[in-house]
Amino acid sequence: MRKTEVVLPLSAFSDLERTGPVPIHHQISQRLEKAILSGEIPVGSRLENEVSLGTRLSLSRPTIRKAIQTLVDNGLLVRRRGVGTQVVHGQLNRSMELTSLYEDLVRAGKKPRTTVLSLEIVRAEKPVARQLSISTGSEVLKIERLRFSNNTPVALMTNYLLIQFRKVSKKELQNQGLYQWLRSQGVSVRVAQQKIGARKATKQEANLLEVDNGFPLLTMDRTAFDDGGMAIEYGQHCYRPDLYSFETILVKR
Amino acid sequence: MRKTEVVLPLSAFSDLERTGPVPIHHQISQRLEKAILSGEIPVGSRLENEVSLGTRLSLSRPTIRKAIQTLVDNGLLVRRRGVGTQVVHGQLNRSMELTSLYEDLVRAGKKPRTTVLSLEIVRAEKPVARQLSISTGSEVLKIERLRFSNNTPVALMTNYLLIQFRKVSKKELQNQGLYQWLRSQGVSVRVAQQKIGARKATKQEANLLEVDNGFPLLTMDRTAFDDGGMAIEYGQHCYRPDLYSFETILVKR
DNA sequence: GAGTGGTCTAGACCACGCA
DNA sequence: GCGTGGTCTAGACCACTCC
Repeated sequence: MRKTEVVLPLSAFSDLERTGPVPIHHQISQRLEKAILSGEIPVGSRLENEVSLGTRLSLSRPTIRKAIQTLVDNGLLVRRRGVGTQVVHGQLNRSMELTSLYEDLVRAGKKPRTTVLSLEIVRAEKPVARQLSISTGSEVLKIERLRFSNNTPVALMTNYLLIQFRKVSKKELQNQGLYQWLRSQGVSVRVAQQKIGARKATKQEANLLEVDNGFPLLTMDRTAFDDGGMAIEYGQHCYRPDLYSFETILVKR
Repeated sequence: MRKTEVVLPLSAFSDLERTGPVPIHHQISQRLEKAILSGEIPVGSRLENEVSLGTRLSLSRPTIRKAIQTLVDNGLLVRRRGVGTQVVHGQLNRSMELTSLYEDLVRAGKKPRTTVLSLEIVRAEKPVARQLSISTGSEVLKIERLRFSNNTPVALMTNYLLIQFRKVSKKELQNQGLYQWLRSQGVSVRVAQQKIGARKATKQEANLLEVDNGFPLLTMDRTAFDDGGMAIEYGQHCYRPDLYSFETILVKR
């Protein structure tokens, strides 16, 4: 039995801006995503083929292709040569992307709150120095924060920043995520390397996170690089596994 | 100070097959990746621009672009408009991709060994049924395996497969990864959804993994979907965090 | 054989960063 | 102003799947 093909009405694309600053392929993929998430193109159904959609919208095939490819990369669609494009998921989960916990919580409708435990300039120990590609003993900014979601502690975060960012204040760190602040300083993080593991909570960690001593913690270490490939920040985070986990959609290339 | 531009000699691309089954963009990106991993194009240096490389190789710009884009997606390169393309990493880490632990271990030069603890047909409990999109109480194949790396237990894996895969044997599961076997059956997993967390080991888990009772475990639950978007397999895995962790490179789109 | 996505060409104009 | 990547066009041929 052949899967049903769903052809979106042209009205779904009525307000495309062909000369604006937003790329057309992005506008297309947004509209397709909306139609998938809303169920207008149900899970399991086939999408109109590239050429036909391009003709209907008076757009070239590569433009349509790029729009569809974005959704394939996000795990919503699967394409098969000779068969067509099908919807495989009706909902998205983006939490493994390059975002911060703060933004994750806001998106999930939670009320994040941050307490800055300490903010000081220290000399980098060997592991920190290696992650940031600086000499051992160089000055770095060390930040310790405790993050709450709806007044329950979720994560304990230790971050090391290059000394050039020493001007950050406790207040700024309490009202936004670290990456948000970096962006406001004109630094855009494009690539990061991260490692997810688990270990027992130390006594101090257990106290701060309000769990028993020896409770298992989910850990994430991350080194962030800026546009120029320079290491900007190294963070060691621990999360309460009963309150937080990492979810992702994996797509085979 | 302007970053150094490294222009690869044409000899690096001498053996391109323009008519073979391997896409040209893939051949190009492989050769660029090799040059980066070997240090021929060092971290921090700039890559030759797209147009120039295309002219030198007598290839169109979109082809070159696609080759470079692959490496950007893998976190090796960063592109900036008006500036150029730079190398940000000299080594790759792919372990968060859609591969199995078995293949990970083989790639890392370890000697994986698998013991099949049980292989039986059971009726799906509610959570399993929901993950596989089948009715509660339907028959599914339940597999419990213990995986060793160099004779040390690393992971305890429980997997549920659709009943149509009941013909798998213990022997087959001992000599290859589950995904490898599925592929040999003509099933290609294209999309998966996974969740990484942590919890305490139960007494039984602790015994099998040779750790203390209550030891923290790293957990990963994964649902895999085939080409057609059908749920094929649901797995609940736990790993010894002292022996295994998940490493990834994240790239901002 | 018909229809689909995968690849490739040979151009074009634009936005942006830098000198 | 110049060089870079970002986008877009209008075609073409091929490989694969299904009927």
